[in-house]
Amino acid sequence: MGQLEDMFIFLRVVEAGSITKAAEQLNIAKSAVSKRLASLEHKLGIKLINRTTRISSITEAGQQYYQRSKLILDDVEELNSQTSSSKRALTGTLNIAVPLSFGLSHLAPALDLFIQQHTDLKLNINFSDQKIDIVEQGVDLAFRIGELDNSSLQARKIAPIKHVLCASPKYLREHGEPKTPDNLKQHKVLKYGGTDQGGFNFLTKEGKKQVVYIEPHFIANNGDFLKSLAESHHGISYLPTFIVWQSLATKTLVPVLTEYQTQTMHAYAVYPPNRHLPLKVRSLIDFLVERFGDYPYWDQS
Amino acid sequence: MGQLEDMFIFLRVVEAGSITKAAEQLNIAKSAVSKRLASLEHKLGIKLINRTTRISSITEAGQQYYQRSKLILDDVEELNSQTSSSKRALTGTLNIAVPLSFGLSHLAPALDLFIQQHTDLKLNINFSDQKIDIVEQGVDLAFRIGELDNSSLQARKIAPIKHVLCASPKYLREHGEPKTPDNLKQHKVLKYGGTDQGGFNFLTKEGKKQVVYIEPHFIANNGDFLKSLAESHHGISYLPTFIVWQSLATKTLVPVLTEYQTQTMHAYAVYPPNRHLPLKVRSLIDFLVERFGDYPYWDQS
DNA sequence: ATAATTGTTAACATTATGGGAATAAACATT
DNA sequence: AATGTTTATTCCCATAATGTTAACAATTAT
Repeated sequence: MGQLEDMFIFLRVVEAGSITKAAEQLNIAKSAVSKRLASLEHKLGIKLINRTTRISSITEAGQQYYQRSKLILDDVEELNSQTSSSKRALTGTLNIAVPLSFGLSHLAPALDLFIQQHTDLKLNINFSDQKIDIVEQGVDLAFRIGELDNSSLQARKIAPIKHVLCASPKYLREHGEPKTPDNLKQHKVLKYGGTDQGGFNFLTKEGKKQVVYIEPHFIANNGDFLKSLAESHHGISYLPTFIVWQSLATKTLVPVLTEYQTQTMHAYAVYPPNRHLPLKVRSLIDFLVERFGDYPYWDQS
Repeated sequence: MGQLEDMFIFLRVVEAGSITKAAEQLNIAKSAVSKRLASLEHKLGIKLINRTTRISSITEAGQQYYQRSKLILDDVEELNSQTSSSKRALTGTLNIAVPLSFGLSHLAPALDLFIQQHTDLKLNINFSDQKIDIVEQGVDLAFRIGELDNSSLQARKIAPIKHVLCASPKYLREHGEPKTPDNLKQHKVLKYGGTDQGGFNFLTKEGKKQVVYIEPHFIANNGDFLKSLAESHHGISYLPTFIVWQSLATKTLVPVLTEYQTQTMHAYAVYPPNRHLPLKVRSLIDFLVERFGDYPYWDQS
């Protein structure tokens, strides 16, 4: 088989860190990967990866080969795209990693539409809230909400993420509605997040920043669960609008402290730092930016 | 099969000008080339070459694809070389075109040595005095003697080519020895070349240029034949030293007008203008430059 | 009109490739 | 030290991909 394919497999092995993982990601038997790698090394007459049965370390020559074949594969990818892009459908497989909540509620319907428009495109979706290594996993595109860690990844904003404090009308009737951020201390607060201890950041009407530290009654790392708790009158929840927008629309939950703005975060599409962004990846990002925009449907009145 | 191989075949088709010729050069059946080309076009979803049964014309998209895949193949070639060059033998096939006389007498022994040093290297030698289109023929390296036409090819001098006027001792005894260039008009002159009508260029001892126009008695486009004629006492022959050096050494022929220098030409290795000169090509050129040098063995005393 | 050249297609043979299981090797755990 | 686990390699086999040959269609030269 072709040089290019060998190079591609070698790339996956290097990035995945082992032949077995690479084989899984490529959906082929590990014996095949082993054989191809061996054959590539034989053709080149040089060992690219030192592998004991346990650990694999890349050779110096392998490093060189890795760097340069990456560029070449990138060039080929771009050439193929540009040659056939004009009136041609997207092909191949798009490997994406999406967070559970946002993914299921908002990305999934969008992806549904997208693959209807590109019937030749295969999707491989990994739903997970774990921050995976998108290079190691060979993922073309992942989504992150909140601030990005300063990795080497490239990213593009696809939607603003606003948060609101909200509670069920019944809860507010029984416990009263807070009028200032400080009032929250007298309430049961349901907060998203696991480890981060930070307080709540508010902007007053005058634009002054105010931080309130509150001991939450409930903490969970699943927004939908917190929403359910709030809907069951358990307290005031601080949640992104993309989760509670329907509850707000149906008045199942009502916002509180609306005079005070909370900081806006963003949803990002992140992708590996290739010289050229593959067409299929760019298309999907464009599609999502178009669909969500600066005023996503879940934030519209 | 691989993208790269498809691209390579496409390249050959474009440069050779037809599927049939490309197939011949690639040593595969033309049906295979046809199928691969069709498959490549199918994968890209665009026609690269418009082909009727008789003529083939490249598409605009094909042009783009040609240019860029050329660069990519070049990169791959270079990557392969650099990755494995260090202590690795040359591999693959070297397609070279060599002129008959110089090729047989001086390149052939050199090539013999060269392939002894690189046993993995296959040679494909085309002996011919026709000026072939080395791009169209897919030749890696060709040799030219004399001045180069200003084509887009790259070239490197591999040896100086000096010419001498010489004749057999018997002829000179019977007809006298010329003392000045003008004296040549009283002699039978055997001249190389077919169409070119130019006279003989001399440099006098004082460095003045002198051109003498002489009607040759014999013209042939084969130096060895002219040498035989001179050895058979037919006249004064104007021949390159690489042809007559042994005859001069054995005094079968003796030079005349040695006071007057004739212009020095060069033997060139010419190759297609790739961004990176393939290692095997460069190796051979280096080898020949080393072997011949500025004072080739045929010019040494 | 006939011959010759070129590209395509079909049938067949060969090769190459991937999958699965067994094997071997290295490390972790006890 | 012994066992178990993980990883890569090797073997065999089935299958897919690829090339070859030959026939055919289409076009141009003689």
